Amino acid sequence: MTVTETERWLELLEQKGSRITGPRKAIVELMVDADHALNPVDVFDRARVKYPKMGLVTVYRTLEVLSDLGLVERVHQADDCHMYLRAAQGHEHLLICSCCGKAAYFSGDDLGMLIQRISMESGFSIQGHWLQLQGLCQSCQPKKIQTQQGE
Amino acid sequence: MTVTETERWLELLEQKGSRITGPRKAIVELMVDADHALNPVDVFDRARVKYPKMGLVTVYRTLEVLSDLGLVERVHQADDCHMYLRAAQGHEHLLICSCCGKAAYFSGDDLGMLIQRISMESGFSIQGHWLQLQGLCQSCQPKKIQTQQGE
DNA sequence: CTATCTGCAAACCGTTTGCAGCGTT
DNA sequence: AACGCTGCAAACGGTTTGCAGATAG
Repeated sequence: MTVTETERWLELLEQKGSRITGPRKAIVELMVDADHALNPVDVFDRARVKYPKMGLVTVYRTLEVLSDLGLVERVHQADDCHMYLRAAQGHEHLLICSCCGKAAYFSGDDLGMLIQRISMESGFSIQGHWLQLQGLCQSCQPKKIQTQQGE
Repeated sequence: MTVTETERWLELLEQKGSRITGPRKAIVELMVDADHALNPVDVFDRARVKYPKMGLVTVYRTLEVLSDLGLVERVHQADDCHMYLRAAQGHEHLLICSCCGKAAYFSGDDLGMLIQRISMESGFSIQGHWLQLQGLCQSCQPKKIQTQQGE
């Protein structure tokens, strides 16, 4: 599954006329599998394990390419909006741990009626919506109970 | 209503032990009334009309104070997460124009069931949710139809 | 009168750009 | 062989900090 998904990303990259290089392969492999939102430096550190010559600039440039292809997207949190994650597919929404950034997508919201109502009341033409749940993942719950929600 | 709300903000500021100064009054007055998300420079430019000696640094510091008091909050958009707006009250959610930043709060979502389900399925303890609709406000719709969604 | 706030200038730091050399195709 | 990609170093720009003087209470 993961191997196939990596392949798919690399093929898309190729189709778009980009070259498949060592640094890009390393970044794609890690982003395909990431279950936490990662900032550019996180990506840099992880990618360097596989590809020691990696430069931070290449991380920025590769994330931009992947983002243009819709494979990766920026994750927004109250304090940090510079993290990246595999993009949502279709109607998925994000559930993210406010402590460690662990993330999972879910689906099943039904906002159709709400959106229609707000559209009528406001006169806006609605293009999209963002729904995101934030909480504490199972491994962060004990930590946070001990420390009363902060360090 | 607006005058009263301005008073309320200033009183809260005072209660917290802060001083009411010219620059702060100017910023509070403008943020209470703002119907568009504003970045620090926008705030600076608008506040300078009322208070010409205003410095940008004071804008940053005042927005932080207001944000700590929960009176103002950061607005997140795909491209720009550094805009501020009067904070949501209670269960309000944001509707924002992706073209001009015009913003309005609405209420009426019922996410309780969804949140409960996701909570069970994921094991996360859910602390909060973000729901935001993005679209084109009435005055931006004509512009964007002409230009096919962008320049 | 004192503590806080202000504006200026400088420091900071994450991100972007310019460029010469390298690697993919 | 040609063109895109890479890493380095330098530039950039928004935000934060240090500080001396101004000002609210």
